[in-house]
Amino acid sequence: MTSSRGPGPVRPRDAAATRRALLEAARELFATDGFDRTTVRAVADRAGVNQALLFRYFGNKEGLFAEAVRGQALALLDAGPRHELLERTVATMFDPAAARSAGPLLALLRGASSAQVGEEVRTQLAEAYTAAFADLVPFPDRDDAVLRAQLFLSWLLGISLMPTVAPEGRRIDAEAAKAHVLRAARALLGLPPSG
Amino acid sequence: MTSSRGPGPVRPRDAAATRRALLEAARELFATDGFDRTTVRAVADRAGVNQALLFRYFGNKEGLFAEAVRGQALALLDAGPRHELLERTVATMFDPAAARSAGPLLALLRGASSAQVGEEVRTQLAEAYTAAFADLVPFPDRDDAVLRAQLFLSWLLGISLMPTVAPEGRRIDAEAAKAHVLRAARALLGLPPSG
DNA sequence: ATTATCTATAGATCTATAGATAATGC
DNA sequence: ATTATCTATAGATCTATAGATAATGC
Repeated sequence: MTSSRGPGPVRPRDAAATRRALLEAARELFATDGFDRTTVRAVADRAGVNQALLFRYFGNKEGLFAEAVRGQALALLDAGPRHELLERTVATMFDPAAARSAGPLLALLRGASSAQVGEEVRTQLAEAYTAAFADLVPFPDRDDAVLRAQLFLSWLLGISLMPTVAPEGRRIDAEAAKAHVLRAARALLGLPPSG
Repeated sequence: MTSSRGPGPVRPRDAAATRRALLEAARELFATDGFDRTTVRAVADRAGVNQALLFRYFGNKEGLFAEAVRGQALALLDAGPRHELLERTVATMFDPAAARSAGPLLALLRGASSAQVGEEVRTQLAEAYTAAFADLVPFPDRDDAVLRAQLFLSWLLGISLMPTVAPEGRRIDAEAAKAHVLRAARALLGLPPSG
């Protein structure tokens, strides 16, 4: 039995730490459960604080989502050289250990998967990632490059929901999956087969 | 002003017709909005009947989902020769006119995108589609073929959610998108580039 | 005194149920 | 009499707010 504090308010940590804890908990839950199925109470519980604080610091649930995603969502883009962006992205999608860096992207995709949640942030991030992948396409037609990039993003979204499609029993071979996705993605984006 | 019937029950159509209307409305709404954001009231309204009937005929919301999807969900598999399944599927994903036949598949994917909804139906259908696509892979390793098929299914799921990822303004060139997806999917499944 | 936290609860949905009502079938 | 439908409402969540409480800072 750990030190169970009695009822009534306590004030152990500062506001900044609580904010960070809420944002991290939000990223994790939004990424795995999506926006709709993530309750503010679940986020607060995971962060170890009362649910009312969430509204004090972020206004409402969408505000929390926006801020949770905005912070680290672009991290993946500049986590290494751009010409390795494709490999980096695919790797993080299948590597549970890298879930921390991919978290925001997953949260974006999962969270936004339900309708018009976080319109502003979503549009902003989707365009940033779309542009980054479109830049990899070695053909001059920009509209076509953007289309290819959007199709790839849609695949990332689908992969993030893969537990839905994959039967429970079968465990996914991450290495084989990465290789398959990478190969097909290169075909999609018009890149040559090899690295 | 059309003939607005007053309050109190009427009994114009038979139970079978009402069931069909509810199922069709459910397929449409589940496919576009997903399971969580589709309310039973919205389904009943679209079907033109009272919301209580939905529970009378299907027990609960999950029962409605299961039955709505089960009916036509496998239609796509046998809508033509199996060696054209890939083209057929990709075509229906982008053709709004063919949304009726793709509806159940979309409903499955969209609806099930949220956690453990309709476990039984979802597993059943996901396995049927996975097996069908795995059969297209021309290599002997069955586990690998299933993995490729699952990855393709995950892409279909992502494509069904594409409005989330694609900026509003840009209209999607369906023909170009179909060509890109088809080409990449063939690479994914290990099929030769041409038809 | 300030402020980070908690308590308590309002208000809005949404699923689901119990039971009443009116049309058809005999 | 049967049955397809509607009315009314219970019960469960879930978001959000108002205001009380206790710890820190001066």
